[in-house]
Amino acid sequence: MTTTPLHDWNLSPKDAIALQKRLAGRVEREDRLAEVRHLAGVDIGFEQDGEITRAAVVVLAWPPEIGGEFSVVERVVHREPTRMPYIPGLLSFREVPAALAAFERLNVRPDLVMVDGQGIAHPRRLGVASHLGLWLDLPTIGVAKSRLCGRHAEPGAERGEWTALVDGADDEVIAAVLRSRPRVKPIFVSTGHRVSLPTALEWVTACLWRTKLPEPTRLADRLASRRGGEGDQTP
DNA sequence: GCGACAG
DNA sequence: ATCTTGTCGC
Repeated sequence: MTTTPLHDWNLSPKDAIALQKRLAGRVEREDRLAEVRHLAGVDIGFEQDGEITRAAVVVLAWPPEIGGEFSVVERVVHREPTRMPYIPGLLSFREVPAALAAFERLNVRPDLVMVDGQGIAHPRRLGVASHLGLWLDLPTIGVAKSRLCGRHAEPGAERGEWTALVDGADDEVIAAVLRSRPRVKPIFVSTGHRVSLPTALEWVTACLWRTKLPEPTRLADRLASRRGGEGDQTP
């Protein structure tokens, strides 16, 4: 029998694009969440001039402690040789394999995942957050620091204010351009998989502390770039 | 043909 | 993404 693979990391750009178009149809944009007890953040960093890909996953307990501090339940870092260069629109083929390897080493299966990158706010509606969510069959939210496609008005100056990111001739709403911090460049929040945009916005704003990025993504970012936190967890 | 372009 | 010093602010 024939099974459409969720990914084949050795596809030519042309075939990768065709695969994205097919997979986009499987993405669920409505809520289908279980009770959330564990929130995860994922990000990918690089070492040695990009030769090594470093995937980081941080799992946090929900809800946070009184005062807003999140307790870290688990941290995983997975390193492997980089398999392909960065090509706008094909980011998932570069980053998802490493992210999946990191998830395999997780002891806790998170209920919701925030990914550094776009969800459906992508030319073919299959950004890295959607692709990863589809593969893991977990609810995911895309949290990007900049725009890949679409048009939008500048959101208001107050924290929490947002405008719609629209794309296509039909002005399809594909993300929320959110002012996560006053005076700071807004972030792009979009549906990854199994989460609606309103719900995605609620979760992201609930995880904002005094920073531009929500805690899950911020901590994964630091771990992937080996700034704060610790280093590798390899025995 | 000319820009735009997640990380 | 990554390379990097000082600097402004809580």
